[in-house]
Amino acid sequence: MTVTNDDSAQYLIRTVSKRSGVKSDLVRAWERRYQAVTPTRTSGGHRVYTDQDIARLKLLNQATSNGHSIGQIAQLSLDDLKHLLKDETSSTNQSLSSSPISLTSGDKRHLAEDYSDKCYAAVLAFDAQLLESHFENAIVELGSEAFIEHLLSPLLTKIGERWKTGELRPVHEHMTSSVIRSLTYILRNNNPCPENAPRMIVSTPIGQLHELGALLAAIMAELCGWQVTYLGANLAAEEIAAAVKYTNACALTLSISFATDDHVVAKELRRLKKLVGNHVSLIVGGRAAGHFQSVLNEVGVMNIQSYTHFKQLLNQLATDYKATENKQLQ
Amino acid sequence: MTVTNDDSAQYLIRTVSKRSGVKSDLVRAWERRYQAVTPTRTSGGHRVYTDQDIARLKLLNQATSNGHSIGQIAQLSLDDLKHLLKDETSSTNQSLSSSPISLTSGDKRHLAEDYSDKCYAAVLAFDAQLLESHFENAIVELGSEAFIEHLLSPLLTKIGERWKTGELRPVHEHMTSSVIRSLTYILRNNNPCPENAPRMIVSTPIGQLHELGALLAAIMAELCGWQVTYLGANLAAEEIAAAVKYTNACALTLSISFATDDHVVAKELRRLKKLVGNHVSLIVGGRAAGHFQSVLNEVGVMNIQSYTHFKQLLNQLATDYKATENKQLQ
DNA sequence: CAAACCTTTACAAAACATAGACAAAAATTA
DNA sequence: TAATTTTTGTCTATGTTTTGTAAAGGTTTG
Repeated sequence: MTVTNDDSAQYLIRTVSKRSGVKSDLVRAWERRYQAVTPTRTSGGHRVYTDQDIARLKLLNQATSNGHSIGQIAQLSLDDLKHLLKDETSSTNQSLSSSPISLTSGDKRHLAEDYSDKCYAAVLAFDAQLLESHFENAIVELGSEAFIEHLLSPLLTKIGERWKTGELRPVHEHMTSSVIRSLTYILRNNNPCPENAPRMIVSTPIGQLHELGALLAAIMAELCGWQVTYLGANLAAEEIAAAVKYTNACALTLSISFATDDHVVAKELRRLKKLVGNHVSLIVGGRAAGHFQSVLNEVGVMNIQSYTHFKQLLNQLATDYKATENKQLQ
Repeated sequence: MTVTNDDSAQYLIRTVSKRSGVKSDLVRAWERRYQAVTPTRTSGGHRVYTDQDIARLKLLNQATSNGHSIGQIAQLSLDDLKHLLKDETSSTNQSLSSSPISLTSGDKRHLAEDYSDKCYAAVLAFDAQLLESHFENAIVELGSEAFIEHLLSPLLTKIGERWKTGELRPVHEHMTSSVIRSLTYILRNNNPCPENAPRMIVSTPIGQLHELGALLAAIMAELCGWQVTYLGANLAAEEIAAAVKYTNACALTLSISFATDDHVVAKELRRLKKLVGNHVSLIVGGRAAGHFQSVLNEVGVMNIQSYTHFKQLLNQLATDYKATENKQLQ
């Protein structure tokens, strides 16, 4: 994979506009007024852009929709822009006292484990306030990505296990879901998603009352640049399909964390497939997804194997989506 | 520890207002009169703020709503402000009771209606992003209290009605719940709740899947100075009772918005009463609460009649609670 | 030659700015 | 307690800046 800052990749303004989501006229206006990008020219005078220019315009577009004024940020470097969008999380939080020094991934993992223990203790003690406070601090210290990967994901797994052994009750899970749900606001601020981002619906099918897995999936997808509509738990196939239709989503993620012996889940999955058709990617994850393997195969859904697997899946689908979208536009 | 990074993060006043919860006019007034913040300017004279300015305004906003006079605290450092709020565990809950806002009440109501229409349109169009954006703006413009009373409360009623007529589907309600849930973070932020606040559990009994009412109750109680643990919908009596026990809550609010003919709700209510005993106030509200009137009477629960009724109830219970607590301490 | 691009100029809506006024709330004084 | 001053949030009026969009008319490209 070569990052081309050379002449090899050259685009005209129309392409740039489509890919970045900024209208042609506006691209020119931004150049004229703020020198936001400085494309080279053909001999005839047409603007010629590089991949970096596109990336730049994309970021600028995100940043403006996040509340920054274009005049103020147009001349920032690519790194500064990335930094700007990435740090939006920690800055919306009150505790500014923690230093933004970047930790190594090892440190982060250790720190995350530390937090994980504290958070689990708060869950066990049924202390919602304390739990939220730990989460807030962890997000600031770890950054949203590490927060998800090294803290939230393992924590939810642990909660699931302890729930099975009886150390935790359903109500613990409800409380935790509630706290995490209110945190999505901070997490989302990190990634203001552009207009043309691929859309996804996240929910759980009828009979599946546990929403922690779905919540995690939703947050992850948002951080990967998806525009997610989260619907909560326990929805009928028709309802979920309606949401897919309303939002024009190209992917649908379901979490199945409880193995039932009735045929509800299987039936719902089959109905869903029929309702949403083939152009919508069906993704299923969760502790008990394996229990329904045969149906999953039959219906043709993608089964999430792990944290990283889901992330890959998300990125893969996003690029696929963009490719087909570009094709349609041309 | 001073954080001096992010000269790059620059916002105009509208964004600052949205993030901090302080109206634009007031931001300027605070600057003019007390130099509470000292933004740089664009060449054209527009104010440009940093993330720290936003954090500062957020804190100042909290502190003023806690009873401090802006003139006295405007020039304190960030750390001092944090310290101030941290020690503020004994703030009296003046939030809902002391400000009847008679002067702009008409205007606010009008504004709220305006927003309400926009929000309902967003719900109908199934546009979660737009809905959230309207909510955010409304919170800044109306303030939390009017937001709840004149916007959220009637909006939820309307959604309930339209749901019955079939104009809206269950999935609309789920989406709306999800958006509102993530907003609780902002709403709560404006009203930090004291340590010794009375505690409350909010949920819905088994079979009651609609959580909008419960959500509204939870938000209201938080604004009234309660420390609320929200559990979401559809929980068994044992689970709810466990939460009450864990948190040592002195009140329990349930929302019942769907009239069923089976005896589940009645059974659950009886069991709950038995489980939590007499020292916990049982409060029930929601569209369909009247349908179970006989059980409510039998078990001895308080039935929410209206928005203002619930508010009175909350304040009454809070003062009662404080009285008995003081007695015990003496 | 048509489609796409260029530049320049203009326009309008939204957002900001300043200055000053006003009234409710809070503090102070009589 | 009543009258006063101060504080503080809000609003109005009027002008400017920012910013997205569009029109007009010429040029390049395939």
